[in-house]
Amino acid sequence: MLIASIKTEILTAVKAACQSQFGQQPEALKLGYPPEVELGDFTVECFPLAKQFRQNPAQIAQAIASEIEPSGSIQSVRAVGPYLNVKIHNHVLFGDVCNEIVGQGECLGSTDIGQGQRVMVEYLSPNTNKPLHLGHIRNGVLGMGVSKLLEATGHTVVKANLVNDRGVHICKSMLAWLKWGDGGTPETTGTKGDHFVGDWYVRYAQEEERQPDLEQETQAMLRKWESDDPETLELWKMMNEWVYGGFAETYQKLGLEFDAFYYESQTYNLGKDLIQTGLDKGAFIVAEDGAVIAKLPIDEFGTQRDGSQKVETLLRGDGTSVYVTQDLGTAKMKFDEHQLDRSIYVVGSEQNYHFQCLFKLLDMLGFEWAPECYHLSYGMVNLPEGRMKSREGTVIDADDLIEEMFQLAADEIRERDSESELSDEEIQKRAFAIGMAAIKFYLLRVRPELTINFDPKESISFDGFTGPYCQYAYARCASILRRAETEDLASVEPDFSLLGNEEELQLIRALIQFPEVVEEAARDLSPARICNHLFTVAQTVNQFYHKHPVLAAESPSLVKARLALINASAAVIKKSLSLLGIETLEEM
RNA sequence: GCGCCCGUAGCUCAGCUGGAUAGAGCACCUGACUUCUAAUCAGGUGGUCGCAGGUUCGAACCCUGCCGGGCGUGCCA
Repeated sequence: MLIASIKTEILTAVKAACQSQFGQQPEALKLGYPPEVELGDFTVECFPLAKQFRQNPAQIAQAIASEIEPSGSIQSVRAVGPYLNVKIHNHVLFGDVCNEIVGQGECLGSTDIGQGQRVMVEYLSPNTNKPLHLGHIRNGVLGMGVSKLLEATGHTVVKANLVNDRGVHICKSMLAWLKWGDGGTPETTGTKGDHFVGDWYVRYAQEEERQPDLEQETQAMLRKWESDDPETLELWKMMNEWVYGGFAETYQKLGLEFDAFYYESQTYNLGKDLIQTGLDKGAFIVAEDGAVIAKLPIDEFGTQRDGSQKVETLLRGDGTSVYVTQDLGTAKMKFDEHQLDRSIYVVGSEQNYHFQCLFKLLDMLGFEWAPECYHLSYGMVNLPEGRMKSREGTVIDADDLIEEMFQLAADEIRERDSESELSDEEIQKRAFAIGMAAIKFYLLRVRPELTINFDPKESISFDGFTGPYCQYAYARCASILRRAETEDLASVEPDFSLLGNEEELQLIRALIQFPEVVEEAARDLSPARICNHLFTVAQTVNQFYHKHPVLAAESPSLVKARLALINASAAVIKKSLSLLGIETLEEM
């Protein structure tokens, strides 16, 4: 009996009882869980029925409960006030459920609700003049997380990275390198490529303070770039390659994957023809200075300071494109190239307004897929002293942070390895997995829209509501399962009727809820939901094995039953971690 | 001014989209390693769910209005 079938069985029984007691089918039934596990394994609320059957909910519950005879999976149905609490037979509740969970393997928690849906998740989208920072890590793990959630629910996901590889800021590092770089390269200086280029960007900023006319040289270089000057293009390509090399390393460490790369140098001219279409349709208008603009509806965008209608510029007076121009074109290209059903943009909340405009403009252009574009907005990552500011050097560099987490984890491991039994290689492997788990979980555990106040102490913590805590719970399960293999239990059949204490009930309940949690997380594009549920499972399994011996249980058939529970718990923890992009360790 | 987001324990957050007595973690006390790894577990302290109305049998959750904070607000990305 599958989890889904148990639910259906309960609902079917309730419906049949309503039919015979009240002569009609219930309009709406909601299956939930009682607040205390002792009350039952599932519950059906009778409030909605009260309206339909014109009786008080407690009486309805009574009537239905008396109508349902235990059968199949259902052991008992009891009315408690307005609730119908259902108990499921142990061999189904524990036996069948654990079997199902363990048997599903990689597919655990997967559904097909998104079958046939193609969705693009664009995330990270860095500039090529600076290395990645903490904000990019939040973006990256979030983008990767929602991609995995969508995949788990049957969607076909195209993970895209729109690289901002052109513009003044890129020219600045190019110019600085040309002037003062002395032919150095990442290789000759032993510097990671993105940092190498970023250093020249910083150097530019310093020099510019002393000689403000550098700005003109930058503009001249940008013009050369735009007119396809071969030397400038060559320099540009070379420096961008250095950056990509550096980025690739960081992506790899963070486990970020992409199926498609878009480059703004190739997309920045897209969209101009769409502007013409908009003009032809009368959706856009030409302003006095020749710029193409769109008027934004007041009910959605509010007004300007003076109370007049808001306006968005789509094309400058000189015919050059702006940010939205490019994005309009790219949006269309994405749908055309990949036959998308949905297009998700993982971009920080400071761009909320931009995407509100972009989507409205797509709608004004008449694209039927415009409503399928979605800005997955996430809050900023602030430091204890406020916003990260590159000018003040308070930006937390991604590679530095990764290295720091790795070192901290390694220290912890060595401290616990008092006998020095672990090889250096093993320590490194574990330290990396644990360090990454800490930072990823820390950034994913709150809802995307919330601003994170980056607390260095808390972010490196390995206790409590953290990634390492969850990894540890898994490692403990794995340890018990390993030991079980050395015992002679092969011929013993588990007796699930022996289970049923509070910790066991709480654990199985959490496991049963896993598929719904995945579905909700995917629906809300919120890996935080996975974090919360995962932590509950980890906490519950910790409580369980602390209080109840598994291998030393009273009888072999109880040992087998508890092992099944541990096995299923480990599977759920592993899958949850994997949905968050976090590795599991068999030993910690 | 206008738009969007946020406001729940000292701090950081959950709260299954309206249901059973508001839950965790951190911090602070007190206990538990001869027993499947103490990155663990048990117990304690701690809340007018920003404020005021409204809808409902029932509101932290929905509506309205305030207050406080954040991000934005036509030719940057």
